[in-house]
Amino acid sequence: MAQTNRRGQAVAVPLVGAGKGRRSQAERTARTRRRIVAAVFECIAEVGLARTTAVEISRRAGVTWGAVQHHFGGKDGMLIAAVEDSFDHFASHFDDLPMTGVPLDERAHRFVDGAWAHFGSREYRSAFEILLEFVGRDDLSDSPSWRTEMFRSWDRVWMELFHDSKLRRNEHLAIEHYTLSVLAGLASTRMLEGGRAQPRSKELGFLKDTLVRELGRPS
Amino acid sequence: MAQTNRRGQAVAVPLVGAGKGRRSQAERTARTRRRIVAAVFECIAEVGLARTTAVEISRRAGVTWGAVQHHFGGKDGMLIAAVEDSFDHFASHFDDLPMTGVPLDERAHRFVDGAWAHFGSREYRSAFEILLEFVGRDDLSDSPSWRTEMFRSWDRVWMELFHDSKLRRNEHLAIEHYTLSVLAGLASTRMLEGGRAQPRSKELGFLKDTLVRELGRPS
DNA sequence: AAATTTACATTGCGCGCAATATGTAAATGA
DNA sequence: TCATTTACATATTGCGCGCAATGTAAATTT
Repeated sequence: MAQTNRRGQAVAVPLVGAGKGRRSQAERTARTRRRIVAAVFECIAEVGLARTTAVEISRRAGVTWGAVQHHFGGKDGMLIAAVEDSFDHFASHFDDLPMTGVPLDERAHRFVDGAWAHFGSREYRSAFEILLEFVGRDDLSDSPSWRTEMFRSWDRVWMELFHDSKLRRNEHLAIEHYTLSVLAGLASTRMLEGGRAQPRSKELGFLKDTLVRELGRPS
Repeated sequence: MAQTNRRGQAVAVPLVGAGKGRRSQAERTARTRRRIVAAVFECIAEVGLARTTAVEISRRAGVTWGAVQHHFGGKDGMLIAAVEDSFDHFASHFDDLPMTGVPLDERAHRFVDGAWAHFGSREYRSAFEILLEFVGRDDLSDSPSWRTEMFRSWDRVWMELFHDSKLRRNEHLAIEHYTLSVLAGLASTRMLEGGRAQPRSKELGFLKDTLVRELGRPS
């Protein structure tokens, strides 16, 4: 009845298609939760977190606010669920890519492209805005912090690809953090462009160059 | 009575110190406006834009909301003033640096360091959050867009330093945009770290390498 | 020195927001 | 099949927010 996500937490799972007839509780739950989370991503990407209000979510998800309360407890719970979902969204870009035996520069290329597919998405944009608002909150447990969790989810993929690096620990961490920061930066300038977003292929090229050079360094 | 800022707009100017006695109107105006804008930066950096409320600003600035209304018309006007002030804040890091006759790599180093002094600041953090909220607004004129203005203020400094580049126009623009995006990215990951922010010297080093290499390219 | 304008402080108001409480039909379990 | 739980919808409330209106003591102008 329940599967686990990438972090071992229980998540609801849809049992069958989206037919109109009789539905199981698990189906209904999974479907509505997905619709709500999708509405969060859509809404934040379009109008920002500040205007992501209860009625707006209800409209876009096609449910009432009562449904959100039932499944997530309230607005905060809903946003947290969206953040966690965005973590899975990132990892999903690397699920089907076999990376064993692939040369370093090719791995670097694939990582940057795959990661950009995430950082350029509504999912990351939403997670970023949500986490940014959460850091300024004094209520709310946040232990360990969500940004730690986010970095973990990045680091899992990263390590799977580049664990064979000869760099010293802190240098390895620096280039990793640099790479992720660059992607986050390209995403952040993109956010400010509103609708018409420019392509980023040249910039991603610069990043790939640095990545290949630094990872291939003999320390 | 009035000077102009870097963009040719009239701004109030303090006439004399912050003594307690008799004050001119221009003094009072300049002082209060500065206090309010400073409160905006402080508040957003500490608790985020969402919790940057009228009463919070009043508290931190030591004035009432009526003062804000008088000087900026309302909340939006206040935030816009803060954004414009942040543009000047960026340029101020390069005012006293003579760059004529300085070799390219040294100029690159100075630009990255000076720019990071801005991107890592509360001022940029605040401007970013404000602009991010403004892109999702349908009211509000925004012509030409504030992000265009922001890029202009960056570009002015950039061009002053690197106008002698041999790169083609679009390649030059790409490396410029990359540089600014990296700085914005380092800033954005820093925002999520809350209080305890890590140093970024290694990452800035990677950026400097790329910058020197690409600008020195014979096209 | 009188008139006017400026630079605020004070008060009150309306609105949108999220939470609470409650109702109900469908699904599940005994 | 009947009791119970689940998955929502609906109605109501309270609260914090920014704004508008007004008051007032300074500073400036005449």
